[in-house]
Amino acid sequence: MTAIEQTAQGKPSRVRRTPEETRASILAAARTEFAAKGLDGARVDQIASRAKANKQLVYYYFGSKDELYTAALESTYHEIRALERELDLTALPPREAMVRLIDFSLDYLNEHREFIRMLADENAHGARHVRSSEMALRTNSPLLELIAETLDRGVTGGVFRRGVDPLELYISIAGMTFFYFANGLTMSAIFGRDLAKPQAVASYRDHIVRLTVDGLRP
Amino acid sequence: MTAIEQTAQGKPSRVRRTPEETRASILAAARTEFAAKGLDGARVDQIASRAKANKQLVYYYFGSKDELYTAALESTYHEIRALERELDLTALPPREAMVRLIDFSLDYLNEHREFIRMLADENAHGARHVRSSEMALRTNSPLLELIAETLDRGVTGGVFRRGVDPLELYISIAGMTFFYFANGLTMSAIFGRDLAKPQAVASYRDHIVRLTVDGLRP
Amino acid sequence: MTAIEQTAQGKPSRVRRTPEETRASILAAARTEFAAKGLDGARVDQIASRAKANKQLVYYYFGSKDELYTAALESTYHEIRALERELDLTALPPREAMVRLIDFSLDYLNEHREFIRMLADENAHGARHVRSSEMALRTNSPLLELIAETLDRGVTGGVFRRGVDPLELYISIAGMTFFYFANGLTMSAIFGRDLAKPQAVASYRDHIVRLTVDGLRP
Amino acid sequence: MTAIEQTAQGKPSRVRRTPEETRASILAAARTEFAAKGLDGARVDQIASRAKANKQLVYYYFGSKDELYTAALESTYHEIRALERELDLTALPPREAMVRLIDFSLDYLNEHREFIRMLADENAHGARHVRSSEMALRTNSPLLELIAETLDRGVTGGVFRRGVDPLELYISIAGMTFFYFANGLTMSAIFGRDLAKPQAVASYRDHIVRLTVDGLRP
DNA sequence: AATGAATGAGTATTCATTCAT
DNA sequence: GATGAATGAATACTCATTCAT
Repeated sequence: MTAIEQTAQGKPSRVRRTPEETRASILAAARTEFAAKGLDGARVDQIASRAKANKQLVYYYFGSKDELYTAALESTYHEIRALERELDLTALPPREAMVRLIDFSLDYLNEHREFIRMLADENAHGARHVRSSEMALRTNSPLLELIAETLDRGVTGGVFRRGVDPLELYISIAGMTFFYFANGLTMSAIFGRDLAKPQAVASYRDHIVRLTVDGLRP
Repeated sequence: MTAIEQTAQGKPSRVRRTPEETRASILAAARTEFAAKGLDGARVDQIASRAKANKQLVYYYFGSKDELYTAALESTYHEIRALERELDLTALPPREAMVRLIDFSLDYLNEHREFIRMLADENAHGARHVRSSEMALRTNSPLLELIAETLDRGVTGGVFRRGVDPLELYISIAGMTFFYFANGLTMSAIFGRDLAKPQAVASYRDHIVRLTVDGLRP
Repeated sequence: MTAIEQTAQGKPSRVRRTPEETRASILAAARTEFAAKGLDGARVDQIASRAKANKQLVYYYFGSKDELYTAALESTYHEIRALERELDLTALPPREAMVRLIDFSLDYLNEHREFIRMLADENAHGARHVRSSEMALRTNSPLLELIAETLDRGVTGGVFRRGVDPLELYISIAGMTFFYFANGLTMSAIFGRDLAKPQAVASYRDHIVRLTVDGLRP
Repeated sequence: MTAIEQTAQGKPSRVRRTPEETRASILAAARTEFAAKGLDGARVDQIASRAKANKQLVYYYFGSKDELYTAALESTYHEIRALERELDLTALPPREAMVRLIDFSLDYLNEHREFIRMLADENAHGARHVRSSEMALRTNSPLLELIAETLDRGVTGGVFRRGVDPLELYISIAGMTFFYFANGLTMSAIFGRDLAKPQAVASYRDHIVRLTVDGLRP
């Protein structure tokens, strides 16, 4: 336990935190807040109070709202990639591996809606923060490599055709999964069909898996 | 020409516009502004001055920033659907029709980046405005119907498999195209590959067309 | 009938009014609005729409919000005095006359709460409009004369003491009645007693009548 | 002295105040401003600058104009009641006590015209703020109790009649005093008699004292 | 390392009033 | 007489950021 109860008498018993804890708490609050309201909609005040810190600490640790946003974005990317790294496809044959990969892609977006909002928001701001973040630029996506490798194995094994660009495939898979959740609310409203319910997600999963593997062919 | 030049000497020659022109001008400015900066980032002042009107006229015609946003969104949807309605696939055999449809989907997003930003932003706000807009809910998407019809023809003709859900296919196609442009900046930065250049777009088009029709099969 | 139905086709059948009617309608709307919200709180827009006229007509007929307020105030005073003039005490003996007078004073404020708000509001603005209104200054209060005359008769008849100043008596009676309604809401809240209900008013009436006539004497 | 002079050279020598001082300064400015112009007429900007603070501090300390108004109202009531509590009538026989009480009532309104304006304005707004203020509702009026007690003593001593309701008497006395100052400007204008000058006030005082004690009886 | 207080520049919105027909 | 359109100046309120301790 790093937290030590203060024997404060005036204020309602406060918790003293280590600097790292404080920083982490602010960052976590920032991620939640930015994911929920975007860069423009988020309030520094709200982040501070959610982190049980004060506004000035936010500036002390992160310098500005923009830098905090960058940090939140980096932390999000970090987490995404950590998740991606857990995916092990080596034991599976190429087709199964590809299916697993698509499943995974859909699942983690489904379970981490914050990612979607952060990514969409960052893009809405012209990828300004990503571009200025060494970390985001340096770390490359494990998923992209998995796709490349799986494609290779499939081509060798004769189950996938030659010449598919891994990044393009990555983008199409990401697009199909990302868009489903990102624009799900709008589409649910417009098409009068609840796309958020588990069955709908499951059905869509089958659809994109099949589409990726076999296309529309009979 | 409904606009009449005034021979005013004091003020910098003003143009009298009809109410419709004024309203349209504000709406156009709003679309540009919202598309560029989102609901939160857009400034009513900026919209007014871009429309060569004053802030109060914005309120006179649209009531509030939110209502203006809804109007801009509706107008965007209206335009998208008008474009979609121009697409005529009846003369083409099913596979060619499907290719044409994907092409079209990619092309118009490429040429109308504002759509992407408006749609993404609306979704970031929980589809709040779409849900309160009768117009957006009433008008259904011509594209969805085209997909359904093309699928049917393909199944009948034996070139497409049975059981593909039109809405799910619509979402996957929209996802693949939308995501490419929506997150293009971020991906360009991260993967160090310029996805905005025409060749890249052309290559991606071929990729998704092929993926949709044949999947990864050899 | 001065109003003539228009055979308008576009707009929902409008009523054409004579200028006098229009003016009167605006004035009536202004009185209602000013009485409800005070000079600062009232909205020209609201007055116009309540009068089924447009804002510019208000300016056409009255020049400005302030002048309209003055007109509304004058009209209120006019009505008050017209009411006061209807009071005939000549047939009553002095004490009964005085009782009748107090009754009347309480009753008409009770039935014309708008008066209270207009008077209070005008005073809050330093009697600015009254002072600039010839009409308000010219017409003197019938009530004051009635009081003077009744006092005289009472003194002569030996039922009232000599030396009571009519204006001071007028002010004390007006004060007791005015204050009851003017600050009734606040006092009801603070003292936890509903002063608005008829019984409470009736009881208070008895109280002030008795107080005025006999004071606290046994 | 909690305030410390800064030796600033750029800005006009600023005074650092304790939070309490700042808050108190804003509240005092608000009372002055609201009393002078009412809730609608008062300007937050003006209050801030009068308090030598800035607008945002007003919001920092009080939340909104309305809450500031409530605070100003509470503070006014607080002051009124503190004044009322200083009145000690126990040593006086009932009639003298009652006279003293009326005197006092007239005097403090005469010396605290702001009270009148605040009370009138609050009532014009339907007692909205008083009703939401615990403080205003909780603290009961010392004056009312004094009246009740004095009445009792008078009845026991045979100088006052039985059955006079203390609250009704309170209202009539308050009405006679309040109205004199509240509507004094208007009445001075209309009746062409300066009611503000000391002699007029003194004369009116004698009048209401006598009226309350003896009524119009000879 | 932490905090309460303070601030300038904005931000949507309102309102009385005027213009042009 | 009557009207829709247009405008400038405010107005309450917000927010990221900094100061002083």
